[in-house]
Amino acid sequence: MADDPPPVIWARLSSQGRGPVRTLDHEAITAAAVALADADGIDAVSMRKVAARMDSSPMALYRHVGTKDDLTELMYDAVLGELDLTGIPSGGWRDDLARLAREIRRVHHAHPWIAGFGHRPTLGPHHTRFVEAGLACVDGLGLDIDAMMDLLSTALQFTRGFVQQELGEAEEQRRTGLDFAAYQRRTGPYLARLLEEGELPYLNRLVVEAEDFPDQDVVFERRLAMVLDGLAARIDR
Amino acid sequence: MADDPPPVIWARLSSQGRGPVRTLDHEAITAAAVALADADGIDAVSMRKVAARMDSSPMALYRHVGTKDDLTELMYDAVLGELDLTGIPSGGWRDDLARLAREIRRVHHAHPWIAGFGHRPTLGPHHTRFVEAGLACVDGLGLDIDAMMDLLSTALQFTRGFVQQELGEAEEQRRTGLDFAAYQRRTGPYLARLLEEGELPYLNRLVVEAEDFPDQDVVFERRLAMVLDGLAARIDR
DNA sequence: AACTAGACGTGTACACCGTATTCTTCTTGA
DNA sequence: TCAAGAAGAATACGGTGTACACGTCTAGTT
Repeated sequence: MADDPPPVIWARLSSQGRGPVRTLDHEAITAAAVALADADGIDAVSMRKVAARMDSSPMALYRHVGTKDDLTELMYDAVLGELDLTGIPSGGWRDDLARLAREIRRVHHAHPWIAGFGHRPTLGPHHTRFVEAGLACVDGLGLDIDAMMDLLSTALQFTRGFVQQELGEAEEQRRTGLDFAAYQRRTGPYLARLLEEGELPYLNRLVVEAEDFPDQDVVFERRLAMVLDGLAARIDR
Repeated sequence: MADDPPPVIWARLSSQGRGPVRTLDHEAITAAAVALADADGIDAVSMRKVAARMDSSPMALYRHVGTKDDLTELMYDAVLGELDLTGIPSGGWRDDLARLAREIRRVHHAHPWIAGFGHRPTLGPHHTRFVEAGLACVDGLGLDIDAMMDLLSTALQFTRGFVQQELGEAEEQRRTGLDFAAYQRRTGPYLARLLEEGELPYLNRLVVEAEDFPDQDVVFERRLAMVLDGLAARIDR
Protein backbone atom coordinates (compact mmCIF):
# COMPACT_ATOMS: atom_id res chain seq x y z
CA MET A 1 0.00 0.00 0.00
CA ALA A 2 1.56 3.22 -1.09
CA ASP A 3 -0.34 6.41 -0.43
CA ASP A 4 -3.96 6.25 0.52
CA PRO A 5 -5.44 9.38 -0.96
CA PRO A 6 -6.59 11.83 1.66
CA PRO A 7 -10.12 10.80 2.46
CA VAL A 8 -13.05 13.06 1.81
CA ILE A 9 -13.57 15.67 4.51
CA TRP A 10 -16.71 14.00 5.82
CA ALA A 11 -14.75 10.89 6.76
CA ARG A 12 -12.21 12.91 8.71
CA LEU A 13 -14.36 14.49 11.34
CA SER A 14 -12.67 12.56 14.11
CA SER A 15 -13.38 12.80 17.79
CA GLN A 16 -11.10 13.50 20.69
CA GLY A 17 -8.27 10.99 21.03
CA ARG A 18 -4.83 11.32 22.48
CA GLY A 19 -3.36 14.76 23.02
CA PRO A 20 -4.32 18.04 24.58
CA VAL A 21 -8.00 18.79 24.93
CA ARG A 22 -9.33 20.52 21.86
CA THR A 23 -10.05 24.18 21.85
CA LEU A 24 -11.27 24.00 18.23
CA ASP A 25 -13.50 21.75 16.22
CA HIS A 26 -14.75 21.81 12.67
CA GLU A 27 -18.19 23.01 13.65
CA ALA A 28 -16.92 26.07 15.43
CA ILE A 29 -14.51 26.81 12.61
CA THR A 30 -17.27 26.45 10.04
CA ALA A 31 -19.59 28.67 12.02
CA ALA A 32 -16.94 31.37 12.30
CA ALA A 33 -16.24 31.18 8.57
CA VAL A 34 -19.95 31.40 7.71
CA ALA A 35 -20.38 34.37 10.02
CA LEU A 36 -17.44 36.07 8.36
CA ALA A 37 -18.81 35.41 4.89
CA ASP A 38 -22.25 36.67 5.88
CA ALA A 39 -20.81 39.83 7.34
CA ASP A 40 -18.08 40.76 4.89
CA GLY A 41 -18.51 38.53 1.86
CA ILE A 42 -16.78 35.38 0.75
CA ASP A 43 -13.58 37.22 -0.12
CA ALA A 44 -13.17 38.12 3.54
CA VAL A 45 -12.95 34.46 4.49
CA SER A 46 -9.28 33.72 4.88
CA MET A 47 -7.67 31.22 7.17
CA ARG A 48 -6.04 34.08 9.03
CA LYS A 49 -9.26 35.98 9.58
CA VAL A 50 -11.19 32.90 10.60
CA ALA A 51 -8.45 32.04 13.06
CA ALA A 52 -8.39 35.58 14.41
CA ARG A 53 -12.13 35.46 14.98
CA MET A 54 -11.59 32.38 17.12
CA ASP A 55 -8.58 33.76 18.99
CA SER A 56 -6.51 31.05 17.46
CA SER A 57 -3.71 30.79 14.94
CA PRO A 58 -4.10 30.16 11.23
CA MET A 59 -2.32 26.84 11.21
CA ALA A 60 -4.37 25.49 14.08
CA LEU A 61 -7.32 25.28 11.71
CA TYR A 62 -5.46 22.80 9.57
CA ARG A 63 -5.72 20.21 12.32
CA HIS A 64 -9.42 20.11 11.55
CA VAL A 65 -10.06 20.99 7.93
CA GLY A 66 -7.13 19.80 5.88
CA THR A 67 -7.43 22.55 3.32
CA LYS A 68 -9.36 25.69 2.62
CA ASP A 69 -11.44 23.87 0.03
CA ASP A 70 -12.55 21.52 2.77
CA LEU A 71 -13.63 24.50 4.80
CA THR A 72 -15.72 25.89 1.97
CA GLU A 73 -17.36 22.49 1.56
CA LEU A 74 -18.18 22.49 5.24
CA MET A 75 -19.55 26.02 4.94
CA TYR A 76 -21.77 25.05 2.04
CA ASP A 77 -23.19 22.04 3.81
CA ALA A 78 -23.70 23.99 7.01
CA VAL A 79 -25.84 26.50 5.15
CA LEU A 80 -27.90 23.72 3.60
CA GLY A 81 -28.67 22.77 7.17
CA GLU A 82 -30.89 25.83 7.32
CA LEU A 83 -33.27 24.40 4.74
CA ASP A 84 -36.67 23.86 6.24
CA LEU A 85 -37.81 20.48 4.95
CA THR A 86 -40.50 19.74 7.51
CA GLY A 87 -43.56 18.12 6.01
CA ILE A 88 -41.75 17.22 2.80
CA PRO A 89 -42.84 15.13 0.99
CA SER A 90 -46.46 16.02 1.47
CA GLY A 91 -47.75 13.90 -1.39
CA GLY A 92 -48.26 16.69 -3.90
CA TRP A 93 -45.19 16.78 -6.09
CA ARG A 94 -45.84 20.21 -7.52
CA ASP A 95 -46.25 21.99 -4.22
CA ASP A 96 -43.32 20.10 -2.77
CA LEU A 97 -40.94 20.98 -5.58
CA ALA A 98 -42.07 24.59 -5.38
CA ARG A 99 -41.37 24.59 -1.66
CA LEU A 100 -37.92 23.12 -2.20
CA ALA A 101 -37.16 25.73 -4.83
CA ARG A 102 -38.29 28.54 -2.54
CA GLU A 103 -36.20 27.16 0.30
CA ILE A 104 -33.13 27.01 -1.92
CA ARG A 105 -33.74 30.57 -2.96
CA ARG A 106 -34.31 31.62 0.64
CA VAL A 107 -30.97 30.31 1.91
CA HIS A 108 -29.26 31.96 -1.03
CA HIS A 109 -30.72 35.26 0.05
CA ALA A 110 -29.61 34.62 3.62
CA HIS A 111 -26.08 33.74 2.46
CA PRO A 112 -25.55 35.35 -0.93
CA TRP A 113 -21.97 34.14 -1.15
CA ILE A 114 -23.06 30.56 -1.84
CA ALA A 115 -24.31 31.63 -5.27
CA GLY A 116 -20.74 31.71 -6.49
CA PHE A 117 -20.03 28.13 -5.60
CA GLY A 118 -19.64 25.37 -8.13
CA HIS A 119 -22.31 23.40 -6.34
CA ARG A 120 -20.73 20.09 -7.13
CA PRO A 121 -22.56 17.39 -5.24
CA THR A 122 -21.01 16.61 -1.92
CA LEU A 123 -21.62 13.90 0.62
CA GLY A 124 -22.25 16.32 3.43
CA PRO A 125 -25.06 15.31 5.75
CA HIS A 126 -27.31 18.21 4.91
CA HIS A 127 -26.83 17.87 1.20
CA THR A 128 -27.66 14.17 1.29
CA ARG A 129 -30.68 14.91 3.44
CA PHE A 130 -31.78 17.44 0.86
CA VAL A 131 -31.40 15.00 -2.02
CA GLU A 132 -33.40 12.42 -0.08
CA ALA A 133 -36.20 14.89 0.48
CA GLY A 134 -36.12 16.01 -3.14
CA LEU A 135 -36.37 12.55 -4.60
CA ALA A 136 -39.08 11.64 -2.13
CA CYS A 137 -41.16 14.46 -3.62
CA VAL A 138 -41.21 12.84 -7.04
CA ASP A 139 -41.59 9.23 -5.89
CA GLY A 140 -44.78 7.30 -6.44
CA LEU A 141 -45.47 8.79 -9.84
CA GLY A 142 -44.60 5.61 -11.70
CA LEU A 143 -41.23 6.93 -12.84
CA ASP A 144 -37.82 5.31 -12.64
CA ILE A 145 -35.00 6.92 -10.69
CA ASP A 146 -33.54 8.64 -13.75
CA ALA A 147 -36.83 10.29 -14.63
CA MET A 148 -37.29 11.27 -11.00
CA MET A 149 -33.88 12.88 -11.06
CA ASP A 150 -34.79 14.71 -14.25
CA LEU A 151 -37.80 16.29 -12.61
CA LEU A 152 -36.00 17.27 -9.44
CA SER A 153 -32.86 18.51 -11.15
CA THR A 154 -34.69 20.54 -13.76
CA ALA A 155 -36.57 22.44 -11.09
CA LEU A 156 -33.48 22.99 -8.99
CA GLN A 157 -31.14 23.84 -11.83
CA PHE A 158 -33.54 26.51 -12.99
CA THR A 159 -33.74 27.78 -9.42
CA ARG A 160 -30.02 28.03 -9.04
CA GLY A 161 -29.66 29.72 -12.39
CA PHE A 162 -32.29 32.25 -11.40
CA VAL A 163 -30.77 32.91 -8.01
CA GLN A 164 -27.28 33.19 -9.34
CA GLN A 165 -28.31 35.91 -11.74
CA GLU A 166 -30.52 37.58 -9.16
CA LEU A 167 -27.77 37.72 -6.58
CA GLY A 168 -24.89 38.30 -8.93
CA GLU A 169 -25.68 41.96 -9.31
CA ALA A 170 -26.46 42.44 -5.63
CA GLU A 171 -23.24 40.77 -4.55
CA GLU A 172 -21.30 42.82 -7.03
CA GLN A 173 -22.76 45.98 -5.57
CA ARG A 174 -21.91 44.89 -2.07
CA ARG A 175 -18.43 43.91 -3.09
CA THR A 176 -17.66 47.15 -4.88
CA GLY A 177 -19.53 49.27 -2.37
CA LEU A 178 -21.67 50.87 -5.05
CA ASP A 179 -25.41 51.07 -4.60
CA PHE A 180 -27.73 50.88 -7.55
CA ALA A 181 -27.78 54.62 -8.06
CA ALA A 182 -24.00 54.78 -8.22
CA TYR A 183 -24.02 51.82 -10.57
CA GLN A 184 -26.44 53.61 -12.86
CA ARG A 185 -24.43 56.81 -12.70
CA ARG A 186 -21.45 54.80 -13.81
CA THR A 187 -23.23 52.79 -16.43
CA GLY A 188 -25.72 55.33 -17.70
CA PRO A 189 -23.60 57.42 -20.03
CA TYR A 190 -22.23 54.40 -21.82
CA LEU A 191 -25.66 52.81 -22.02
CA ALA A 192 -27.05 56.02 -23.45
CA ARG A 193 -24.34 56.11 -26.08
CA LEU A 194 -25.07 52.49 -27.02
CA LEU A 195 -28.74 53.22 -27.43
CA GLU A 196 -28.12 56.33 -29.50
CA GLU A 197 -26.34 54.24 -32.07
CA GLY A 198 -29.69 52.57 -32.65
CA GLU A 199 -28.37 49.08 -33.29
CA LEU A 200 -29.93 47.56 -30.18
CA PRO A 201 -33.70 47.74 -30.51
CA TYR A 202 -34.50 45.20 -27.83
CA LEU A 203 -32.13 46.70 -25.27
CA ASN A 204 -33.90 49.94 -26.02
CA ARG A 205 -37.29 48.36 -25.43
CA LEU A 206 -36.00 46.95 -22.16
CA VAL A 207 -35.01 50.40 -20.99
CA VAL A 208 -38.18 52.09 -22.20
CA GLU A 209 -40.93 49.52 -21.77
CA ALA A 210 -39.83 47.04 -19.10
CA GLU A 211 -41.09 47.31 -15.57
CA ASP A 212 -38.51 49.33 -13.67
CA PHE A 213 -38.06 47.44 -10.43
CA PRO A 214 -39.99 44.19 -10.73
CA ASP A 215 -40.61 42.31 -7.51
CA GLN A 216 -38.19 39.41 -7.80
CA ASP A 217 -40.41 37.19 -5.68
CA VAL A 218 -43.14 37.60 -8.27
CA VAL A 219 -40.81 37.07 -11.19
CA PHE A 220 -39.44 33.91 -9.61
CA GLU A 221 -42.89 32.46 -8.97
CA ARG A 222 -43.96 33.23 -12.53
CA ARG A 223 -40.98 31.49 -14.08
CA LEU A 224 -41.01 28.61 -11.62
CA ALA A 225 -44.65 27.99 -12.52
CA MET A 226 -43.66 27.70 -16.16
CA VAL A 227 -40.96 25.19 -15.37
CA LEU A 228 -43.33 23.14 -13.23
CA ASP A 229 -45.86 23.21 -16.07
CA GLY A 230 -43.19 21.59 -18.20
CA LEU A 231 -42.62 18.88 -15.60
CA ALA A 232 -46.35 18.28 -15.34
CA ALA A 233 -46.52 17.58 -19.06
CA ARG A 234 -43.86 14.94 -18.60
CA ILE A 235 -45.63 13.32 -15.67
CA ASP A 236 -49.01 13.17 -17.33
CA ARG A 237 -47.53 11.63 -20.43
CA MET B 1 -17.22 68.37 -10.15
CA ALA B 2 -15.33 66.23 -7.75
CA ASP B 3 -14.48 62.70 -8.73
CA ASP B 4 -16.00 61.21 -11.80
CA PRO B 5 -16.31 57.55 -10.99
CA PRO B 6 -14.10 55.45 -13.24
CA PRO B 7 -16.30 54.67 -16.21
CA VAL B 8 -17.34 51.16 -17.08
CA ILE B 9 -14.63 49.22 -18.85
CA TRP B 10 -16.45 49.29 -22.17
CA ALA B 11 -16.23 53.08 -22.25
CA ARG B 12 -12.49 53.05 -21.67
CA LEU B 13 -11.28 51.15 -24.67
CA SER B 14 -9.40 54.17 -25.98
CA SER B 15 -7.30 54.37 -29.08
CA GLN B 16 -3.76 55.49 -29.63
CA GLY B 17 -3.05 59.08 -28.63
CA ARG B 18 0.09 60.77 -27.52
CA GLY B 19 2.98 58.67 -26.23
CA PRO B 20 5.00 55.67 -27.30
CA VAL B 21 3.39 53.26 -29.73
CA ARG B 22 1.45 50.59 -27.93
CA THR B 23 2.80 47.12 -27.66
CA LEU B 24 -0.31 45.97 -25.78
CA ASP B 25 -4.02 46.36 -26.19
CA HIS B 26 -7.01 45.03 -24.33
CA GLU B 27 -7.79 42.46 -26.99
CA ALA B 28 -4.38 40.85 -26.85
CA ILE B 29 -4.44 40.92 -23.05
CA THR B 30 -7.88 39.33 -22.99
CA ALA B 31 -6.84 36.67 -25.47
CA ALA B 32 -3.80 35.80 -23.39
CA ALA B 33 -5.90 35.58 -20.24
CA VAL B 34 -8.49 33.37 -21.92
CA ALA B 35 -5.77 31.09 -23.26
CA LEU B 36 -4.29 30.82 -19.79
CA ALA B 37 -7.65 30.01 -18.26
CA ASP B 38 -8.38 27.41 -20.91
CA ALA B 39 -5.03 25.76 -20.38
CA ASP B 40 -4.59 25.88 -16.64
CA GLY B 41 -7.91 26.95 -15.15
CA ILE B 42 -9.17 30.27 -13.90
CA ASP B 43 -6.96 30.16 -10.82
CA ALA B 44 -3.93 30.31 -13.06
CA VAL B 45 -5.01 33.69 -14.40
CA SER B 46 -2.99 36.26 -12.53
CA MET B 47 -1.84 39.62 -13.74
CA ARG B 48 1.73 38.40 -13.44
CA LYS B 49 1.19 35.29 -15.52
CA VAL B 50 -0.81 37.10 -18.17
CA ALA B 51 1.95 39.67 -18.41
CA ALA B 52 4.61 36.98 -18.60
CA ARG B 53 2.76 35.28 -21.42
CA MET B 54 2.93 38.55 -23.33
CA ASP B 55 6.57 39.27 -22.48
CA SER B 56 5.43 42.32 -20.63
CA SER B 57 5.32 43.48 -17.05
CA PRO B 58 2.37 43.11 -14.68
CA MET B 59 1.76 46.81 -14.27
CA ALA B 60 1.77 47.45 -17.98
CA LEU B 61 -1.59 45.70 -18.15
CA TYR B 62 -3.14 48.33 -15.95
CA ARG B 63 -2.80 50.88 -18.72
CA HIS B 64 -5.48 48.92 -20.51
CA VAL B 65 -7.74 47.17 -18.04
CA GLY B 66 -7.97 49.25 -14.89
CA THR B 67 -8.45 46.31 -12.60
CA LYS B 68 -8.47 42.55 -12.62
CA ASP B 69 -12.24 42.53 -12.42
CA ASP B 70 -12.28 44.47 -15.66
CA LEU B 71 -10.11 41.80 -17.21
CA THR B 72 -12.48 39.04 -16.18
CA GLU B 73 -15.37 40.99 -17.63
CA LEU B 74 -13.46 41.30 -20.87
CA MET B 75 -12.70 37.57 -20.78
CA TYR B 76 -16.34 36.71 -20.27
CA ASP B 77 -17.51 38.88 -23.12
CA ALA B 78 -14.76 37.61 -25.39
CA VAL B 79 -15.97 34.06 -24.87
CA LEU B 80 -19.55 35.08 -25.65
CA GLY B 81 -18.14 36.20 -28.97
CA GLU B 82 -17.82 32.53 -29.86
CA LEU B 83 -21.58 32.05 -29.79
CA ASP B 84 -22.83 31.11 -33.22
CA LEU B 85 -26.01 33.14 -33.70
CA THR B 86 -26.27 32.94 -37.48
CA GLY B 87 -29.82 32.49 -38.67
CA ILE B 88 -31.29 33.53 -35.34
CA PRO B 89 -34.12 34.37 -35.13
CA SER B 90 -35.48 31.92 -37.65
CA GLY B 91 -39.12 32.49 -36.81
CA GLY B 92 -39.66 29.37 -34.69
CA TRP B 93 -39.24 30.41 -31.09
CA ARG B 94 -38.86 26.89 -29.76
CA ASP B 95 -36.07 25.85 -32.08
CA ASP B 96 -34.39 29.19 -31.65
CA LEU B 97 -34.37 29.08 -27.87
CA ALA B 98 -33.10 25.50 -28.00
CA ARG B 99 -30.29 26.60 -30.28
CA LEU B 100 -29.37 29.45 -27.97
CA ALA B 101 -29.34 27.09 -25.01
CA ARG B 102 -27.11 24.62 -26.85
CA GLU B 103 -24.77 27.40 -27.86
CA ILE B 104 -24.49 28.60 -24.28
CA ARG B 105 -23.75 25.08 -23.18
CA ARG B 106 -21.22 24.63 -25.95
CA VAL B 107 -19.14 27.65 -25.01
CA HIS B 108 -19.22 26.54 -21.41
CA HIS B 109 -17.72 23.24 -22.45
CA ALA B 110 -15.10 25.05 -24.49
CA HIS B 111 -14.24 27.32 -21.54
CA PRO B 112 -15.36 25.55 -18.37
CA TRP B 113 -14.03 28.32 -16.15
CA ILE B 114 -16.88 30.66 -17.10
CA ALA B 115 -19.29 28.46 -15.16
CA GLY B 116 -17.97 29.92 -11.94
CA PHE B 117 -18.75 33.48 -12.89
CA GLY B 118 -21.51 35.51 -11.33
CA HIS B 119 -22.91 36.18 -14.77
CA ARG B 120 -24.17 39.59 -13.89
CA PRO B 121 -25.31 41.34 -17.01
CA THR B 122 -22.65 43.45 -18.61
CA LEU B 123 -22.69 45.92 -21.45
CA GLY B 124 -20.04 44.10 -23.43
CA PRO B 125 -20.68 44.02 -27.16
CA HIS B 126 -21.08 40.27 -27.38
CA HIS B 127 -23.38 40.09 -24.41
CA THR B 128 -25.63 42.80 -25.79
CA ARG B 129 -25.61 41.09 -29.17
CA PHE B 130 -26.66 37.90 -27.43
CA VAL B 131 -29.50 39.57 -25.57
CA GLU B 132 -30.69 41.13 -28.81
CA ALA B 133 -30.73 37.77 -30.52
CA GLY B 134 -32.47 36.15 -27.57
CA LEU B 135 -35.28 38.65 -27.37
CA ALA B 136 -35.72 38.57 -31.13
CA CYS B 137 -36.48 34.84 -30.78
CA VAL B 138 -39.52 35.51 -28.63
CA ASP B 139 -40.76 38.59 -30.45
CA GLY B 140 -43.93 38.55 -32.52
CA LEU B 141 -45.81 36.27 -30.14
CA GLY B 142 -48.07 39.02 -28.85
CA LEU B 143 -46.20 39.34 -25.56
CA ASP B 144 -44.90 42.44 -23.84
CA ILE B 145 -41.21 42.87 -23.13
CA ASP B 146 -41.48 41.53 -19.59
CA ALA B 147 -43.14 38.32 -20.73
CA MET B 148 -40.57 37.98 -23.49
CA MET B 149 -37.83 38.32 -20.92
CA ASP B 150 -39.52 35.69 -18.79
CA LEU B 151 -39.41 33.18 -21.61
CA LEU B 152 -35.83 33.88 -22.58
CA SER B 153 -34.50 34.06 -19.04
CA THR B 154 -36.25 30.91 -17.89
CA ALA B 155 -34.66 28.90 -20.68
CA LEU B 156 -31.24 30.40 -20.13
CA GLN B 157 -31.32 30.28 -16.36
CA PHE B 158 -32.12 26.60 -16.51
CA THR B 159 -29.31 26.14 -18.99
CA ARG B 160 -26.78 27.86 -16.83
CA GLY B 161 -27.89 25.93 -13.79
CA PHE B 162 -27.52 22.70 -15.70
CA VAL B 163 -24.14 23.56 -17.08
CA GLN B 164 -22.85 24.80 -13.78
CA GLN B 165 -23.63 21.50 -12.11
CA GLU B 166 -22.41 19.52 -15.10
CA LEU B 167 -19.07 21.29 -15.18
CA GLY B 168 -18.63 21.74 -11.46
CA GLU B 169 -17.50 18.20 -10.94
CA ALA B 170 -15.33 18.17 -14.07
CA GLU B 171 -13.61 21.39 -13.12
CA GLU B 172 -13.03 20.12 -9.62
CA GLN B 173 -11.36 17.04 -10.99
CA ARG B 174 -9.16 19.09 -13.28
CA ARG B 175 -8.28 21.47 -10.49
CA THR B 176 -7.34 18.77 -8.03
CA GLY B 177 -5.73 16.59 -10.67
CA LEU B 178 -7.88 13.60 -9.77
CA ASP B 179 -9.59 11.63 -12.49
CA PHE B 180 -12.93 9.98 -11.87
CA ALA B 181 -11.39 6.71 -10.72
CA ALA B 182 -9.30 8.50 -8.12
CA TYR B 183 -12.35 10.46 -7.09
CA GLN B 184 -14.30 7.27 -6.58
CA ARG B 185 -11.43 5.69 -4.68
CA ARG B 186 -11.52 8.69 -2.42
CA THR B 187 -15.25 8.91 -2.08
CA GLY B 188 -16.20 5.24 -2.23
CA PRO B 189 -15.43 4.09 1.29
CA TYR B 190 -17.33 6.94 2.87
CA LEU B 191 -20.24 6.51 0.48
CA ALA B 192 -20.35 2.79 1.30
CA ARG B 193 -20.43 3.56 4.99
CA LEU B 194 -23.25 6.03 4.49
CA LEU B 195 -25.30 3.49 2.56
CA GLU B 196 -24.72 0.76 5.12
CA GLU B 197 -26.38 2.87 7.74
CA GLY B 198 -29.53 2.50 5.67
CA GLU B 199 -30.95 5.96 6.30
CA LEU B 200 -30.62 7.12 2.71
CA PRO B 201 -32.93 5.04 0.55
CA TYR B 202 -32.92 7.34 -2.46
CA LEU B 203 -29.18 7.76 -2.50
CA ASN B 204 -29.06 3.99 -2.44
CA ARG B 205 -31.45 3.77 -5.38
CA LEU B 206 -29.30 6.27 -7.25
CA VAL B 207 -26.25 4.09 -6.78
CA VAL B 208 -28.02 0.84 -7.58
CA GLU B 209 -30.62 1.74 -10.19
CA ALA B 210 -29.51 4.91 -11.94
CA GLU B 211 -27.82 4.75 -15.30
CA ASP B 212 -24.11 4.71 -14.61
CA PHE B 213 -22.69 7.20 -17.09
CA PRO B 214 -25.63 8.92 -18.75
CA ASP B 215 -24.84 10.86 -21.89
CA GLN B 216 -25.10 14.43 -20.71
CA ASP B 217 -26.10 15.65 -24.15
CA VAL B 218 -29.15 13.42 -23.93
CA VAL B 219 -29.95 14.44 -20.38
CA PHE B 220 -29.69 18.09 -21.30
CA GLU B 221 -32.00 17.74 -24.29
CA ARG B 222 -34.53 15.84 -22.21
CA ARG B 223 -34.68 18.47 -19.50
CA LEU B 224 -34.53 21.39 -21.92
CA ALA B 225 -37.53 19.93 -23.74
CA MET B 226 -39.46 19.91 -20.46
CA VAL B 227 -38.63 23.55 -19.82
CA LEU B 228 -39.64 24.53 -23.34
CA ASP B 229 -42.90 22.64 -22.87
CA GLY B 230 -43.54 24.89 -19.92
CA LEU B 231 -42.87 27.98 -21.99
CA ALA B 232 -45.17 26.71 -24.71
CA ALA B 233 -48.01 26.46 -22.22
CA ARG B 234 -47.48 30.12 -21.38
CA ILE B 235 -47.41 31.19 -25.03
CA ASP B 236 -50.53 29.27 -26.01
CA ARG B 237 -52.41 30.67 -23.08
C1' DA C 1 3.53 4.45 38.19
C1' DA C 2 6.38 5.49 34.32
C1' DC C 3 6.78 5.96 29.65
C1' DT C 4 5.80 7.17 25.05
C1' DA C 5 3.21 7.75 20.73
C1' DG C 6 0.61 10.88 18.85
C1' DA C 7 -2.70 14.79 18.73
C1' DC C 8 -2.95 19.93 19.40
C1' DG C 9 -1.83 24.53 18.70
C1' DT C 10 2.15 28.09 17.58
C1' DG C 11 5.68 30.49 15.01
C1' DT C 12 8.21 31.14 11.14
C1' DA C 13 8.86 31.09 6.38
C1' DC C 14 8.00 30.89 1.37
C1' DA C 15 5.99 31.76 -2.88
C1' DC C 16 2.40 34.12 -4.82
C1' DC C 17 -1.24 37.57 -5.30
C1' DG C 18 -3.44 42.57 -6.73
C1' DT C 19 -2.05 46.98 -7.27
C1' DA C 20 -0.12 52.01 -5.61
C1' DT C 21 3.67 54.63 -6.60
C1' DT C 22 7.50 56.28 -9.05
C1' DC C 23 10.40 56.51 -12.84
C1' DT C 24 12.31 56.61 -17.66
C1' DT C 25 11.34 56.69 -22.39
C1' DC C 26 8.91 57.89 -26.35
C1' DT C 27 5.39 60.29 -29.37
C1' DT C 28 2.64 63.96 -30.81
C1' DG C 29 -0.07 68.33 -30.78
C1' DA C 30 0.76 73.14 -30.23
C1' DT D 1 10.96 73.26 -30.91
C1' DC D 2 9.17 71.73 -26.91
C1' DA D 3 6.18 70.62 -23.32
C1' DA D 4 2.31 67.41 -22.27
C1' DG D 5 1.29 63.20 -21.41
C1' DA D 6 0.94 58.17 -22.54
C1' DA D 7 3.41 53.46 -22.34
C1' DG D 8 5.71 50.38 -19.96
C1' DA D 9 9.16 48.85 -16.12
C1' DA D 10 10.78 48.58 -11.30
C1' DT D 11 9.98 48.50 -6.75
C1' DA D 12 7.27 47.87 -2.78
C1' DC D 13 3.32 46.87 0.44
C1' DG D 14 0.07 44.23 2.60
C1' DG D 15 -2.43 40.33 1.87
C1' DT D 16 -2.99 35.09 0.71
C1' DG D 17 -2.61 29.51 1.39
C1' DT D 18 0.03 26.40 3.60
C1' DA D 19 4.70 23.54 4.42
C1' DC D 20 7.58 22.70 8.18
C1' DA D 21 9.64 22.44 12.72
C1' DC D 22 8.64 22.87 17.37
C1' DG D 23 7.00 22.52 22.38
C1' DT D 24 3.15 20.82 25.05
C1' DC D 25 -0.32 17.90 26.74
C1' DT D 26 -2.83 13.45 27.24
C1' DA D 27 -4.35 8.46 26.63
C1' DG D 28 -2.98 4.05 26.28
C1' DT D 29 0.68 0.63 27.09
C1' DT D 30 4.03 -1.46 29.75
